[in-house]
Amino acid sequence: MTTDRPRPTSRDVARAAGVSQAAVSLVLGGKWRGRVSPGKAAAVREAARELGYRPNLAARSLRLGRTRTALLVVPALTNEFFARLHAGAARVAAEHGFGVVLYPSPEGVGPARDPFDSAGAALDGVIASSMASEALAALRSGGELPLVMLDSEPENTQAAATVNLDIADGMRQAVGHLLELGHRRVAHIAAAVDSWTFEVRSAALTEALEAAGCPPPPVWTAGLDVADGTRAAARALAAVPRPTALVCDDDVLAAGACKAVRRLGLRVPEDVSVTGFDDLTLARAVEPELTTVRLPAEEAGAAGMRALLAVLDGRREGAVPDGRREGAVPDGRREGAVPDGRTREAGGSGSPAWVTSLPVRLTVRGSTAPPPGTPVGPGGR
Amino acid sequence: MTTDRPRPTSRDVARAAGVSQAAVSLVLGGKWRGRVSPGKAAAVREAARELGYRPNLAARSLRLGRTRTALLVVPALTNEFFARLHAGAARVAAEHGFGVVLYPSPEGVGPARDPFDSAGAALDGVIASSMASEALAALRSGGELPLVMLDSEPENTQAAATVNLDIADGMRQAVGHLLELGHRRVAHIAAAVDSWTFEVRSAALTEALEAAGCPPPPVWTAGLDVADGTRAAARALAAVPRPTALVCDDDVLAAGACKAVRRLGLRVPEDVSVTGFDDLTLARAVEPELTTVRLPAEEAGAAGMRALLAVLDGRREGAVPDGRREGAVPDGRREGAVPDGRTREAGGSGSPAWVTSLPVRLTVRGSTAPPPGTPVGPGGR
DNA sequence: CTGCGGAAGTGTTACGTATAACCTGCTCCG
DNA sequence: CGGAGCAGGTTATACGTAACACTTCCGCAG
Repeated sequence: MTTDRPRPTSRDVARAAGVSQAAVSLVLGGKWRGRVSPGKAAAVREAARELGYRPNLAARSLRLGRTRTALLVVPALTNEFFARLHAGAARVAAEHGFGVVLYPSPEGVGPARDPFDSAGAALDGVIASSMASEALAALRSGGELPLVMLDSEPENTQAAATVNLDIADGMRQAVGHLLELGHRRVAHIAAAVDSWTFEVRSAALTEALEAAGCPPPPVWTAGLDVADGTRAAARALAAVPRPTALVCDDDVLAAGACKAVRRLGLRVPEDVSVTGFDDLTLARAVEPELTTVRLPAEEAGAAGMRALLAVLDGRREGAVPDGRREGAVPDGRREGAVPDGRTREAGGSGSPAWVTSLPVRLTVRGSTAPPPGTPVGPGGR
Repeated sequence: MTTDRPRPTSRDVARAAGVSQAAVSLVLGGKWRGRVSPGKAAAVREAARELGYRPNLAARSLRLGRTRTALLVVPALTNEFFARLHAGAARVAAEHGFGVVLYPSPEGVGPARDPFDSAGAALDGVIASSMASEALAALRSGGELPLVMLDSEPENTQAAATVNLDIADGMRQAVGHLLELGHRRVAHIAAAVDSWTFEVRSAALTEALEAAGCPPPPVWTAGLDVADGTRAAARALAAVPRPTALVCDDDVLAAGACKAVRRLGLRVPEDVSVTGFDDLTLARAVEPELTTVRLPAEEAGAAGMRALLAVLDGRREGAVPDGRREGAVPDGRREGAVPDGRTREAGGSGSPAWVTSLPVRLTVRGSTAPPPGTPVGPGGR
């Protein structure tokens, strides 16, 4: 207990350095080029270090009107996908001196509390991920904040920017892989969650199968746990004729599905192939390892944060979203906002200014193989 | 773009309700019992709702000198254990109107940045979890904030409170279980991370085995990935005589170890038993499901946050940590700070005021069985 | 000699809130 | 009848910072 004295303020630093508080602010703010002599500037920095001065961020935020803090709305960090999303967003945020505060998952205490209250901090903007429908309703009420949507329905929102994962393409890749192996009877183990990202999986799966002349897949809904996947897959495998492949909405369900297969005395992948989504740690922990669609969660989080920062920059410059103020963003951040994705400016009225789509890739591992009875021919590798 | 007008302030609300700004603050702050008439109070609330008023939290923080924000330092949220920890802390925080901001993992950008800067928000206190040694050094420099340590070495810290998981007991339970099954040759797949929580595992394992007259376990270190666990286990299983049980520092390593067992043509648990730690989702996703020590991560996070809130309350009351100001905490929060754990007040000088130890429990699943060659007798169940 | 512009600072203000301090009637009691 | 006390307000202030507006000094061009 070191006397527990109050934290030094910029005025204390000024007194110690023999200058005014304004000078301290200028020096520490880095904009003293022709305003403070190098000697006094050094004295200020020395005094600040000596006293262990830290600017009061609340006061700064109040003065500046911005807080360098963003709210990230995710359903549950215990899902590794969202943890990765957060990691990417937090990394980019830290690079720009921003903080990230999380919206407590809606399953938390009582009915969805006001995100802005529960954040406990003043906010500059919001990044909202999928599966947050009722939270979004609350968000709209405080619509003065710039909003970036992640992996959400591109329409029906006044988001300033949208970053999507190309889930549909991922599903097409998974189905293509299964078709190539010779599968024709495919069942869908679907997450029973009202979320755009899962709707896309269903639609893309049905479409891809129909395009190949296969029957539409039976859909078996499940929660989000391993056991849910096992239950749904058990029902799916009871069908006659039995499906030869189970396409699961995420890796957790896929792992559960594998257990159901074995519980029937069947083998993965020799008797039944299984695919997942996300490429979680879990995908390489189970045996056989899961064939899964790798979603670039960190990149998505990073891209979302970059988009938010760009919007914030644009706001500060007073530019309309479309207006290209040459040189307004010094280091070309705007162009580099989403390095790997295809970014297009939407022309539709009321649409988000930027829609970015990040590519996904199927990762083939041991949980898929040709269906039983397939002759090992030259094309069978 | 709804004209993008500036957010209404309490003065705007006052004007709309025909009262002074002070009255608005009193009403909305809930302390208007004998200060404002019910009629005007209602008018204030109505006006606030009408205008969509939200208090400026930066201004409030500046005025009050506290921010209702805590910093949680964890190594990586992508580890489900820490995600659960965060969930518990965030839940309790939200219940008390607090926010939680995370310290970006040290593996992030460059050398450990100043946590307080990167937090981007003014802070009331810090909760630091295990594995944050170098971050702690930075934390010390700003030692004016109350610090709660989670699952960390109880000595050697000026923490205001400490919440520990009884890891040693968990390890004793695991070893006891294996000994009961008849195992004598046990190897340790250890996480090569410099962290107190892993040191405890090693020490407790050795001690428990020696107490039973078993040889000290060979230790094989690994990183934190599935593949690391597989590699380390492969080396462990190459020993002669081969160990009959692998005790792993966490579930991810355990899952990897299971793969190594099977890669040698052996079976889990018939030929080799495997145990883990944490009881992650992964523990029930692999087959056989993992026997593991369940760590109450959410409870730990919640207890840590409660401890911090109690410390903060104590500070505000001006009480010394030991002084029991009767009734200082109205709703008995102090007593209920850690409902399930054993809390003791340390008497040692310089020790944290409160040390709480949360119980852990072994969960027996399919990955453990008697060692090969065990006769199925009456005691063998 | 005068005017001017830049360097080097300082004084002052505003951000929005919570609350201490003050003010004004009114009632009630000695 | 003279306060005391209280309900029901208002005014004023401080929190710590950033930045605008202003002053002073000085070198130098006209």
